[in-house]
Amino acid sequence: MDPCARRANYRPGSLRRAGSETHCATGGRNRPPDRDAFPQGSDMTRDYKSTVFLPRTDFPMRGGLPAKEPELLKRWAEMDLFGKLRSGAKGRKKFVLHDGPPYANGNIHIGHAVNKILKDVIVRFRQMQGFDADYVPGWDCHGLPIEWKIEEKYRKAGKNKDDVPLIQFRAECRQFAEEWVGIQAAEFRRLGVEGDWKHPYATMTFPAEAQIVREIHKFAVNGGLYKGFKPVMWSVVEKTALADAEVEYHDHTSTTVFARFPVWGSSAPEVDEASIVIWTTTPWTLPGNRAIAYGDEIEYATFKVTAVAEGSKAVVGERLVLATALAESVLKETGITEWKQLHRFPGSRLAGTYCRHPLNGKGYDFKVPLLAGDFVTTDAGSGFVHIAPGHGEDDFRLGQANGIEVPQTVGEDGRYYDHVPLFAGLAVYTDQGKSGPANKAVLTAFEEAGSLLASSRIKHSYPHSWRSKAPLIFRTTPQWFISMETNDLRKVALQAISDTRWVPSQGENRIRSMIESRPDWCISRQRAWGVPIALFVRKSTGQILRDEAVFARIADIFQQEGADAWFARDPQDFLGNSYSADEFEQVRDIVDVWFESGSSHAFVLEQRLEELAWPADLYLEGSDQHRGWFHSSLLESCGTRGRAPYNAVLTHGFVLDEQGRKMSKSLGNVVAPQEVCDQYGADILRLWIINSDYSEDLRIGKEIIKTQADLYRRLRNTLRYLLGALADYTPAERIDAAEMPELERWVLHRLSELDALVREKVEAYDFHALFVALHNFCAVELSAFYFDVRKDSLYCDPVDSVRRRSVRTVMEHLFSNLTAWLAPILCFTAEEAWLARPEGLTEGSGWTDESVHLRGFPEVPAEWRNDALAAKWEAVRTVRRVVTGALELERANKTIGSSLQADPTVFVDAATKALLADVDFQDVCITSAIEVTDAPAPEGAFTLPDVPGIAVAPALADGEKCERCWKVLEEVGTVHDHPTLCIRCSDAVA
RNA sequence: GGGCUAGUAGCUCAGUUGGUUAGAGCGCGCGCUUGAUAAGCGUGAGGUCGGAGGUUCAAAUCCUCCCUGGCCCA
Repeated sequence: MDPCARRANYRPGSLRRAGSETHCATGGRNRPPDRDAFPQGSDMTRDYKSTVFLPRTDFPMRGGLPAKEPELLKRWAEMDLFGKLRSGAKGRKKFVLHDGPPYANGNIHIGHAVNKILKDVIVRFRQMQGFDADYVPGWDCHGLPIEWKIEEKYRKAGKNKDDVPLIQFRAECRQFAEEWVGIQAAEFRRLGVEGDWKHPYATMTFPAEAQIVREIHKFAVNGGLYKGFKPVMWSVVEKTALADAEVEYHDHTSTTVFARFPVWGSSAPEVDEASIVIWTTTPWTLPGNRAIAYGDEIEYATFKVTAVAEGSKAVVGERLVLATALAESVLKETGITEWKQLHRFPGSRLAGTYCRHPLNGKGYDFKVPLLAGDFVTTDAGSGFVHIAPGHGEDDFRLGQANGIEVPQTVGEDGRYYDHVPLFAGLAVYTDQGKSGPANKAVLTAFEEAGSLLASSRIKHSYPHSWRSKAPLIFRTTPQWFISMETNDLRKVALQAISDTRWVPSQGENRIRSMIESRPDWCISRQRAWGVPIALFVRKSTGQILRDEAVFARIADIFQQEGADAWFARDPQDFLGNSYSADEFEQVRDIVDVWFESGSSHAFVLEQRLEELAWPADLYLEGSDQHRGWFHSSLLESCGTRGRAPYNAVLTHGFVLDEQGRKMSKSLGNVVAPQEVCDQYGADILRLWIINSDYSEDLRIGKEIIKTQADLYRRLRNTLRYLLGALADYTPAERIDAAEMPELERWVLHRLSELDALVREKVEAYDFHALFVALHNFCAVELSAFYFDVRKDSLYCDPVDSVRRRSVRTVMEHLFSNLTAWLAPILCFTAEEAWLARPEGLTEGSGWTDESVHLRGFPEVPAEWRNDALAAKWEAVRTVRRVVTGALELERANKTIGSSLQADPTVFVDAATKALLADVDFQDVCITSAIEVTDAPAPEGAFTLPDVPGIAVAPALADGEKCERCWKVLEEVGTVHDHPTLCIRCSDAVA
């Protein structure tokens, strides 16, 4: 039939976009779409609005999260949610995420929030997935920063740390840490992080301290622990080593020296009878010289001195070796006025060359080899670096690499040891931090030996103590190490890396390259606040006392009294009756805090096997922890247990500002989690993390937070609409999936697909993809399509109609699944929605619990999946797109306002017509009527470029507007009792 | 300087082994609705895929160099 035949009100103007007018153009009556056709609340008619089933709910549109969240936290505390989670999950398969301990000082920052929220989301997902996912938060309590804080307090009071008894000092550190543990715990909980807050772990508890010592003892027993040497920054004034962070750089005037080291033997004839010229700003290190470094790539030359200025210490005729880039300035500085360049050669020619120490014959009777050093530059000096393995980082490493002994020349008081020839007892720096006589004495000795070429002074940046402001020196000190080779620790650790799942996978490379190349682990610190390396060393032999009974006694006492006992008790208490304390040195160093936290698997997981498990399923920290906690835990566990303490490691990036810059006070771009919570709510913060790609660095700032708040509103409104639609819902309304309309079954199909996706993405820890899928589902498929289409049924169908009951049943499923899927992420909002549900909702489903968090993911029946139906509705929605596109033109023309005013004709092929045959397509398109035909489309009908073969010709619907459902239908007016209603609505209000 | 890593619309992110006109959601503009209303629907405009070379019939994708960031080292 001619589709235009019934189009009395067809309007040609509406086809302008499609081109020329059609043969329908002149047809029929032309009623303008005026407001009169849609009377607004006319007092002539009965008010039917009260008979429409509009959404009703107490769940507010706006969350008011900053106020609401604390209420929910209180509720969870009062109902002992965590206790119920645990008891409910008893006997299930465990999932253990072992917490990496934050340091207990200062308020939490945004990075802590990312870390803890991510952990919380994972634990909650695993719990709802059916695991027993316990989570024990922990704290790192010992260490330098806390010591500083306490020292600072003393300094303000005009006191010195050393004036305070050690035990008292430690007690104050303990109290300080305790305070911050409490504050941080409150801050973490405010973020919604659920866990065993009543029984957290801390590295400073007595049992932890005892176990840490047991772990140290394991390395002592298996031989991995040894005493070695290491260069450290040393303050003569405080008689202590300083950590890098305690070092300040200030200008300092040093004595500089150019000195000759005569070549003693070489395979390079270029340096025959020549002297290597070194330059140093620390002449006092020359007695400790054992080598000279050159640069392989640097060009050197031998110069013959032919004339010198008056007073120069250079000698006419002598030969000097210098880097060519520096030669001119060195020759000038040393008063050489004329010279001749003899040979040029690369540094690599010098391999195998060795010199005589300038003080040879005076107690310094050894060869000084020339070694290639990649740290040598031609920025200053002579191009040769004098190497004193006891007095520099580079020097030490180069010495180690070449098997050169580390001479001990300077003691902790800054004076040369008695065994140092010529200079014994002379001070480098005095205990007041002033320069001592050492430099001058060395200078003089070198001059007398004919080695001194020139001397001067230089003002340069030099390390000083942050405390006394005195200049520092490098000196090697005895330290305790764990060998990477003993017991094949390196090999075992590398194997453990291979056996671990790294998320993202690049993390594996990162940690592997570190383990491959790292030196032995120095675990000793000359500090006060920590666990002592509780060992006795036999004075006569220097050997560690390895006695299980002594070790057990130490650990037992620590278990009861804490590690303080090591400093408080008589050493004999630990040694017992078998040994005399006089014969042993008690080691008073404390252990590296990384060793402590690296042992947390032992004092947390292993000690609490009832609730937890060893190894952990997952460790999760920032990617910097490849060198930190992941690293130390790996080494500790591999050294004592032969494998990693984790099966998987997940890392996240760092938080940057909106421009991708680091956050800093000076830039003023710091975002505090507390502020976000107070302004927007923790759920917004949680959503931000989940919506970022946390495997990379994440960004935050005003605009980004606002975006998250917008995304949140969509989800919240979706839940709100569901709740409103489900008002007064009872299980008696439920309809079996099989009896539902196709559209409802399509929604169930989508739920089954999402269910599979959620499970897959949780497994991959890919929450961003999961969230995007959920959000798009809510926005695109539910709000913009399903809800919009089914509004009519929901509002206007008779309550007992199968269709309306089907809609409400599907909405119940939607609510049940969405609240469960969102609960791990939006833990507050999901709970709020769950508590706002109508009584009876999800009754009989097994989820009538008092908290959404006590639920699991609902089982999605396999029958819900229907790929054929999904394909069909994909096609239906494509046709719908063309229809809504056509209606939009009508709207632009002011032909229609509401789509219910339209009655378009859709021109499709036969296959599509068949597809749509059993679809109530006017409902799907939200029009009052629609015509689908396989007749050829009239020229100028509306089409979409990406949807070939489908065209739409618009028209207005005939009839009157039903006062209740607002559809325009010809039947309106035919029901006697309700002259302004359509037949359906008449039935509904009857 | 070394190791790892990133740069795609205003924002957050997709983009399989190179293959049509680079996508999504949000935001923004415009329109509609006024029965999800400090909501909802529709629609439109936004991109030199960090830059420059190169390989190829074809590059966001592969190669080289450079720029700008991040983490860890030196």
